[in-house]
Amino acid sequence: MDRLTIGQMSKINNVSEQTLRYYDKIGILKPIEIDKFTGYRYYSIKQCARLDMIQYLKSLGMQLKDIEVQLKTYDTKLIKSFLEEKSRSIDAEIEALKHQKNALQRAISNYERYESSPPDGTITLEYIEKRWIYSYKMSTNFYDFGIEIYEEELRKLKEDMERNGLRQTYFCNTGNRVPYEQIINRDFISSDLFVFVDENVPENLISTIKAGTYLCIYCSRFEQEIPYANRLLDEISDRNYTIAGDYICEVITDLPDLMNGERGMFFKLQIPVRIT
Amino acid sequence: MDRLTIGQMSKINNVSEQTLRYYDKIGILKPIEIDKFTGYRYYSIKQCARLDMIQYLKSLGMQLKDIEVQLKTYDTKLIKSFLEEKSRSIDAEIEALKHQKNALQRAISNYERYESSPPDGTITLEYIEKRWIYSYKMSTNFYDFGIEIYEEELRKLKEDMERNGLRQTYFCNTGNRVPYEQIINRDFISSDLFVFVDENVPENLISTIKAGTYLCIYCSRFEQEIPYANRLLDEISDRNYTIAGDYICEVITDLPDLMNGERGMFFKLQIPVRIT
DNA sequence: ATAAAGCTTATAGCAACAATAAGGTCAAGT
DNA sequence: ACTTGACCTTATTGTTGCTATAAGCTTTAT
Repeated sequence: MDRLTIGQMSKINNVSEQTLRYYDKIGILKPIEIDKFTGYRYYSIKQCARLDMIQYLKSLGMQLKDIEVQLKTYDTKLIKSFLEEKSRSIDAEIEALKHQKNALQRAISNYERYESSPPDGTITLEYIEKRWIYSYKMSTNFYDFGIEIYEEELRKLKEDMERNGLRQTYFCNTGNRVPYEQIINRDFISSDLFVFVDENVPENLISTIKAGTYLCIYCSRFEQEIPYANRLLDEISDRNYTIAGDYICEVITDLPDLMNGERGMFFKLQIPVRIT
Repeated sequence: MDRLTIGQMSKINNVSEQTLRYYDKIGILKPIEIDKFTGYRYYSIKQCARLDMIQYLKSLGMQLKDIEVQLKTYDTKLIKSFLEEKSRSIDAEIEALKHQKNALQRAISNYERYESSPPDGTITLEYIEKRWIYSYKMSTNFYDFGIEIYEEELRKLKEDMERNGLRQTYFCNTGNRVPYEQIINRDFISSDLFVFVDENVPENLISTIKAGTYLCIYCSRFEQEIPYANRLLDEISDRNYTIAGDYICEVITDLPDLMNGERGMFFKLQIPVRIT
């Protein structure tokens, strides 16, 4: 029982034979004997100690090649610093995962919001809570041009976000604004492009949009934004409301919404109003 | 500006050219045009939308081939279930990382304990807190045999642990016991082999070792356990102490401690005593 | 005309194995 | 002695999402 075949060794240690062959190949655990004629590997039961150590260090997150170095040098200083470093990097990983989880939740709720949105053309009066945005000043007024310019400006926003370390995951919920001074004259001049964010973003990077009552219209095509926005303004006059702030065009994207390779968009156009 | 080269496309989207070529190759984002003669790829700026979606889904943890399916089918049911599943798996990952962090901390403290242990042969009187162990009844008394049998029993313990879902990471701090009834007669018959665990292990799997005052001796070689244990028993008589419970042989492993390919062991032999 | 920048394909590498194929060896039973 | 089935061997490919390199062609600017 002192000479174990690879199959026996694999069974008593709960590793696959492939793994043992792999360990042999990379030199991290070589059998005590290899039959010259048959090539059969034979292990000693004492080698389980080394395998234990490999598995132990592996379970602590060490890579095989680092384990090899470790088992060669027995440099305990090295391993301790590795462990401490690893402990820190795990904290970072946990943080990252929490962010990802957050992003997933936002994606799901965004999706549900899309699903439960009223049909194209619906006008609603809604109270909307305070929102946070990360905003980028536009260099060109895309209303004067087409979707290409809009895409270009989006690129710039995205790049800007990346520079400031903001996650891609916010990019599914964008919007743009036309300031109060312009919208009251039906002058469509977009001042900035933004993404809606949450409280995980550093305060100095974000600004807010005040809570309030908004008259909204839902719109499912890019080209129809302006006609729909005009309907919204007409409705405001008809109802004798007054405009109370900037016009907002919010994009609510269905997750994989691409039609003919283009961005498929669903908009919620919003104007804050005062009801007298 | 409607036809972008791969370099331009890569710059405005902050991805490498290689990545774009790779996406082309796997069919997830194909350029609108490829020059038949030069093979140059040309993209439309509208394709940024698709790239955004790829990056967005990727950032949510989706794999490229799943993204491809998604972008082909637009099956929103599928994506929602994916997101929910993913959200759960992230919880599991976070849990696993927390365990790993815990294991690292234990590894570090175990290492420090090893480093600060007194030299071989030292006898100490120590108060030791309550401890938790996961124990495995031995089928053979390894004291009658050698290290091979000990290794075999260790394999069984390990397998048993694995069956019960216990982490490898506890395996660096093992021990065995000789019951009170035997040790008072200097009968070395080991009843069980165990690993020291912490409070993260389900209660039904573990047992405890009572807190108490122990006379201990430190020992650095496997073959010397019994002579050293006898010295400990002699010392107990000399000091007029009485034995108050089971004899414990605890293994304190230095992390990468393997000498000549064998397990290098450092023992702390312990007998609980009553001082009259 | 020439150089620099930009593009192409093709190949290898990463990490830690798992899966497969095609074939040789061992132990037990008849 | 022979067969069967379990067990072993090497070699190759695949996994994931790219990055890096080499060798060579194209475009753009001077």
